[in-house]
Amino acid sequence: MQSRAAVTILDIAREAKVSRTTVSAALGSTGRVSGATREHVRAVATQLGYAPNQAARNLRRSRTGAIGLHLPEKVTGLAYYMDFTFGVVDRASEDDVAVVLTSSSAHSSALTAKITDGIVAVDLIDGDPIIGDLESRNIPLVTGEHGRQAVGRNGGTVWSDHRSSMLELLDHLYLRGSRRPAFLGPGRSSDWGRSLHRGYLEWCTRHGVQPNAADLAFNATAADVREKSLKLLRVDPRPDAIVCAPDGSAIGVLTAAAECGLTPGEDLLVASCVDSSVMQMASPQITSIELSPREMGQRCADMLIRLIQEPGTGPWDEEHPTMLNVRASTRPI
Amino acid sequence: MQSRAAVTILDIAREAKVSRTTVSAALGSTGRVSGATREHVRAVATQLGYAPNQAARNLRRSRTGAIGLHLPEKVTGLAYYMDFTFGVVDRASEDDVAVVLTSSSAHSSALTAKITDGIVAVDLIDGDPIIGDLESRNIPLVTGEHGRQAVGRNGGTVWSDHRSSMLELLDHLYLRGSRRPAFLGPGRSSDWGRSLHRGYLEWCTRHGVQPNAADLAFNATAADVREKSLKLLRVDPRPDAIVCAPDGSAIGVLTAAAECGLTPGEDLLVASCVDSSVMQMASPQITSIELSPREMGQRCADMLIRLIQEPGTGPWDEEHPTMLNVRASTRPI
DNA sequence: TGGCGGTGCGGGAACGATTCCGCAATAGTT
DNA sequence: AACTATTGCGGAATCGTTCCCGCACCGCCA
Repeated sequence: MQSRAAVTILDIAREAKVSRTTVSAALGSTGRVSGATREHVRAVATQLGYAPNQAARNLRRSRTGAIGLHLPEKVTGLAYYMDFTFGVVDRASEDDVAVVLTSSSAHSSALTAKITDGIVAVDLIDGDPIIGDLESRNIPLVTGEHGRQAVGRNGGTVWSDHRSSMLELLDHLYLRGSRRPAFLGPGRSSDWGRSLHRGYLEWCTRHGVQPNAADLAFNATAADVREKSLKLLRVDPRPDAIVCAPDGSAIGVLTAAAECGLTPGEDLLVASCVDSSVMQMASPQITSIELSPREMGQRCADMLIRLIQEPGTGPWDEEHPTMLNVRASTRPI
Repeated sequence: MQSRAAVTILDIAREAKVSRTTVSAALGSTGRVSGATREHVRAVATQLGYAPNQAARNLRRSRTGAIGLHLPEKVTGLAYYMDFTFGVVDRASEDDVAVVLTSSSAHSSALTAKITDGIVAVDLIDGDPIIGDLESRNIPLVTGEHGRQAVGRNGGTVWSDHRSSMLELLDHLYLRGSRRPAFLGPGRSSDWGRSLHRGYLEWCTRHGVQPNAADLAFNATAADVREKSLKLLRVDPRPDAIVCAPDGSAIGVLTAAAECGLTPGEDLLVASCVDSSVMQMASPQITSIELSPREMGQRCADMLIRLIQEPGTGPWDEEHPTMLNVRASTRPI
């Protein structure tokens, strides 16, 4: 309405001929107000175009009205985290809470911890310094995927069973004829990486095959992907399938396969542990595990917000399902 | 330090044996304090581990301490925006301002406009409702790339000369033997898309070739990419190069080319208007225009923060350079 | 009818930082 | 030496909201 002066609770009070207290009670859910006054006040409020001053509200409630989102370092360009981020924003904006991103700098993390009511951390890398900071300040923490140490009563975890997903994927490859699958993993410094790796080793043991695995750092370059892929492909006996985990690395694997004279989808099955639109654009389209990151982000934010509203009720724990999207790269028939 | 009670300016005042006023002046840059007291107060502050209460500060200053970041709808998964976002966070955290993301919902946009001191909007789509809201409230707005209507005295723009980049890219293709380049564009509802399209048409006119272009929406699926690519490739005379704009679509073009029996990098040159790590993983590696999104985000945030500090000094205008990364997909020699 | 519990609402004090204003002490001017 | 300008600092109000108290009023039961 008015471009300059914002309308405050006092304006409503005057207009509705009640006190500030009553307005506050009528708009909120606390305090005792009659149904009639509540309705009246609310009508006046919407008519005047009232929007609460968040700074004042936060000051009074001794809250910040924001949650932090902590992503792994060097994550730039990974579609998974982008989607996850938007999921967090989806849920947070429902409760009018802002989402603050932390950059990788220590300064930023420290700042974030100070100006937020809680933090969502996804794919927490072992030994991330943010943890100690939060523990000592007793700030609510929700992790997407398990962290190395358990969260406390002010925390929670939303996680997927990547070990089982991996087993399911390898079973699928087996049905499609693969007997010696190789694994290009994301390292073992995150729970995700460890779970996948565990699943892979478990499957190999169960089927009595020699594991053929290599690790790629989160911030691997295209050259790294090529090098590690070739390394896996040159093992004797040569693998008949490659499962790759880092987001987008499947494309690099296709390239490496071509370099070795292999035809992906025919004499080499290829699958990715992270689905994304690029996987459908590749040739052949690549079988992938759908992690539904956006929903994951929503659930993490949801848990955190509940945790902020009722502190100390944790630790909470929720499992988030995954799904296998089968495509041409593993459908050689 | 103390996990419960935060240390306030009053604690410092007591400890340093001065008044709140002096503490505030000593920590800030306003007011008159002697060098000695300033140093003393600052020492006490850091010793006590003081962190200003943002809510209180914002309330008093009638600011929110946050800037909004408005991304195009359905942007999920595009590496460009992820990098851009982190650039904004980089710069914003230098000044302790939080970055609030808007989801695509109208509610979220409205909220963001209310709780932020200004907004960075990148690749503004024509007719985005956010604009009117900002105009009427006189909120600072910085656009990454030009919007349809000019920004006012409370706004600014950071932009790249995509028309020239396109001309340079096409000239490069020409040198590599291409005479009939086709263009897979991002539509003409953004300034980026319009500029690229203009550059393409201009080059075609200049070289007397018939344009062969198609558009892909921002949220195009893999199937859309395939369909449009095939459409371009089936034009007679067949194109000898494809320039594609939407992030990641180059991969789909490679696939479509293979379907037509063409070998990318040999009988079909391929180039992308947006570089990303996937472009280096593809086979062949794809020549791309480097837009340096992270730096772009930093510059946008920088401009916005300056604009918030000194309102009404706009409109400002900065050009951000681009660079051509030549790779195997256009190096057939 | 007097006392008592419950309901509806208003007064006022916070929350923590900033800033206008004023007062004392010192420096500078004639 | 008297008078003004400047410097250094403190008091108090203020931003908009929430929440603890307390007051008036109504109905109920003894």
